[in-house]
Formats: sequence, structure tokens, C-alpha cells
Amino acid sequence: MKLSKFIKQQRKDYKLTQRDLADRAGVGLRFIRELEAEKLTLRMDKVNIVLELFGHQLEPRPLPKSE
Amino acid sequence: MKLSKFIKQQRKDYKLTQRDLADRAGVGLRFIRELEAEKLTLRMDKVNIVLELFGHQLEPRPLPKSE
DNA sequence: CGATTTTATACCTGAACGGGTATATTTCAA
DNA sequence: TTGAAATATACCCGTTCAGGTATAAAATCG
Repeated sequence: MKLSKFIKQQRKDYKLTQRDLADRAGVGLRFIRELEAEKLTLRMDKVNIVLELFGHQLEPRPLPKSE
Repeated sequence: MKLSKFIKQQRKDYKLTQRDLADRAGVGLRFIRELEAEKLTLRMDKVNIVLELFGHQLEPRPLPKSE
């Protein structure tokens, strides 16, 4: 699942604002915004810190078949 | 699977040197080294460029149970 | 509707990523 | 063993990430 969607989804499910999530993860509010805005150049460790709040982490997965 | 192991594994399977991989991915040799050395602060987009050579990409996955 | 909260956009800046390169160190074949 | 290739470590430095902040837009709610 796409990262930005996943974060936004989880955040909504837990009824958190972007600020809530930023505070809990110990990252900047701007980072959360860029994360949900599909910025691709984010640092992996920061992304993982946020994902871990939702019991997840980044892993290599096979690409969907594109023919 | 852990990212660093995965990259190194795939690279060996395809019999590529770190330089080969760096050149094909269009990233620096140093980046490949840090990637295989488990550096956590790498940029997501660069990691994905390398992973795509092996038909993979970073995705959020559930953390292994830790009790 | 208006007021408050939440989200989005823009700017400034310190910190650090990542490229390149030089120099060990290790690996491996002849 | 020896020499070349591959990998590891260390440095300089331009680019840019990410924090903070201010402002604007959008969403939420009484």
C-alpha cells in the first residue's frame, strides 16, 4: 500500500491530528505533512519512526506486475 | 527481510560489484556501501531506485511480534 | 453563519546526506 | 605468495532535508 495513504489512513483511524502524530513520533509537523503529501525524498529512519507508532516498518516488497 | 541483507543478496545473485550496482542505479558508490552497511538515515527515493532494479520497492509492513 | 481547529504553503537555517576521491583493508585468482 | 579487483574507511563540500515559524486556506462545529 502506498505510504502516504497508509499514514493518513492510520492517523484518521486513531483520530489523531497531524500535530498529534508529529508530537508522538518526535518529528516535525512539516515532516508529517510532506509524508502525507507523497514527498519521495524523505529520510528512511524518520519514516520508520512514524510507522512504528502504527506497528509497521519499511520493507522491500515485490513490485506489482506491470505489463 | 532486512534491507541491507536483501540488497547484498540480490547483488550477489546477479553477480554485480558494488560499482556495477551503483552505475546501473545511477547513484554513488558510497550510497551502495552505506545501504549494505545498514545505515538507517538514507533517503527513501534513492533506496527505491536501487530496489527497483531488483523488481522491489519499500512498503509499510507489519512489525514482527515482539513480546 | 462565524469561530476554532486543522491542514497547506512559503521562507530561513542548521545539520547531514551523498557524491567524489584518496587511502587502507580484504578477497580471490593465477 | 603476489598482484589486481573489490570492499571498507575517511575526508571535503555542494545540495537539500527537516525543523521552526508565519500566513493562508480549508474543514469542522456550535
